[in-house]
Amino acid sequence: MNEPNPTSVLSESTSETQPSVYEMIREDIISARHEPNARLKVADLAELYGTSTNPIREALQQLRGEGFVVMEPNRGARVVAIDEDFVRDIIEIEVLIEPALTKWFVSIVTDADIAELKAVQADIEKLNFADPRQHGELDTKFHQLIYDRHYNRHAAELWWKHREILRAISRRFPTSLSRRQAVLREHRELIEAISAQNAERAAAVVARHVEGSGRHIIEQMGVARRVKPPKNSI
Amino acid sequence: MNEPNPTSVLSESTSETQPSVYEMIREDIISARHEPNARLKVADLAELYGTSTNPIREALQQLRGEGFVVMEPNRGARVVAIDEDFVRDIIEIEVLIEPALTKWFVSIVTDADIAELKAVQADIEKLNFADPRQHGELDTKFHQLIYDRHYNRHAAELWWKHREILRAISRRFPTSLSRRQAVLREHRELIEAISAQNAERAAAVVARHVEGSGRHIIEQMGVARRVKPPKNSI
DNA sequence: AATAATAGAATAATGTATGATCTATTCGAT
DNA sequence: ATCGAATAGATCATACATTATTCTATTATT
Repeated sequence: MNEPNPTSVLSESTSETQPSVYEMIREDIISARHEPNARLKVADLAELYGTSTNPIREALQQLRGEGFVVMEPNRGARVVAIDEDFVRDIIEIEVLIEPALTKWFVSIVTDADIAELKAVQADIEKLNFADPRQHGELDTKFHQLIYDRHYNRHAAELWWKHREILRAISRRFPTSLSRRQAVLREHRELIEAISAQNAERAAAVVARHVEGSGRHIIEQMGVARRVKPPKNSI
Repeated sequence: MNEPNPTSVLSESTSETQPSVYEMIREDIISARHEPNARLKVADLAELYGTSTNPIREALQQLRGEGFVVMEPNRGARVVAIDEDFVRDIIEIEVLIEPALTKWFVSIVTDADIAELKAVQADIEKLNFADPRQHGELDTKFHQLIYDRHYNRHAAELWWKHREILRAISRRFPTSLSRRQAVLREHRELIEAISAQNAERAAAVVARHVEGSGRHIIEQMGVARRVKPPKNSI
């Protein structure tokens, strides 16, 4: 019961054992401790994480399979370059998937679920973006309530993977005031649509929510890029 | 120019170098030479592919990241169990993604593209399902013409990954006569809609096409399961 | 002299080999 | 049926060989 389940990316939080090398590297990529485009040298990582090179290489291969690192033959691994195109791509996929997941949620939602959604939303509003990191966690929790129980594990895991990437990026940028307002408003609209059993409207709200989030991230990336030129050029 | 590009799954066919261990294991999983649910013991595979255990383990980790194998801590790797739920899950995702990809294709399609589509379709009709393997290749080529140039590489690669899995499964089952007719009809409808620049209709046809394909596979799986009971039970 | 070509060293990826340790499962004895 | 030893196999550490890439210094050419 206390075993980690490295196959499923979703159920990490319940683990009690110390994180595996894979989890640590992954976390360090997501939180940008390994910067985008940075080379990941096996020897360095082995020393950094206090293991031999063997587990490092395996972790990197797994991360490559998941799309977090890219590898070139005989030239090793790099953290995937997360640029505007990258974000646009996964947002476009999410705009398709999340509304579909939401529709199904509407069809099975209970009073308890809605109460929980409202509780998380209350936390979000109380926090009011004071701590970006904590906001990110609450926001993730909010949407996870909707997606996590879906029968389509593939879709749910895809969402989760994309979510973590986006969360990692967002953490590096400020959230504009207008975007903050939109987030709160859309969450409220979503709860309302779900309560009203209006699947179509809920789906539409989610689509707008995801799209807005993506647009905001891409805009922030553009701003940042214009301010400081890239230091990780090829 | 003649380097393989193991990061991108799409561009394998151009490679001249001998396939990597990863590619071989992957191919053997997809073509069911490694049966679903089969244990993948590192030592056995090392002998089978004529390498040491190290590359094997790395290949397995990558395949795990891509979802082709599942791993349990201290219990090694298994070929992912491809059951009806699995197929349903990825079909549901494809029903969302493929119409979206198709819509964009309609917006950029040229006469040459349509001619190529018609040529492949002619080959398909001429073959008339005589050789399942060859039909699978032609059918893949047909859809690849539509998806492969899409700017959203994430979505295209997701399609390709799903495609290969489905192709591998299909190869194991016969295609019913009614399904054959539907495939030909839907392809023709699709070409027509694309020629007419009718993105919505093209998208609708594709959605129907994918859904029908999924339903057919799932039905065939059910038939097969009822005939011979599973020999790889846990 | 300036530039291009080349050789060689340094760096690092990739592959092999082997032993140690840990875990899960099997099998036998109680 | 339960316990404990035996076994299989995964996991990890280590060392080393091989190969590809990158950088530098030397040589060659114009």
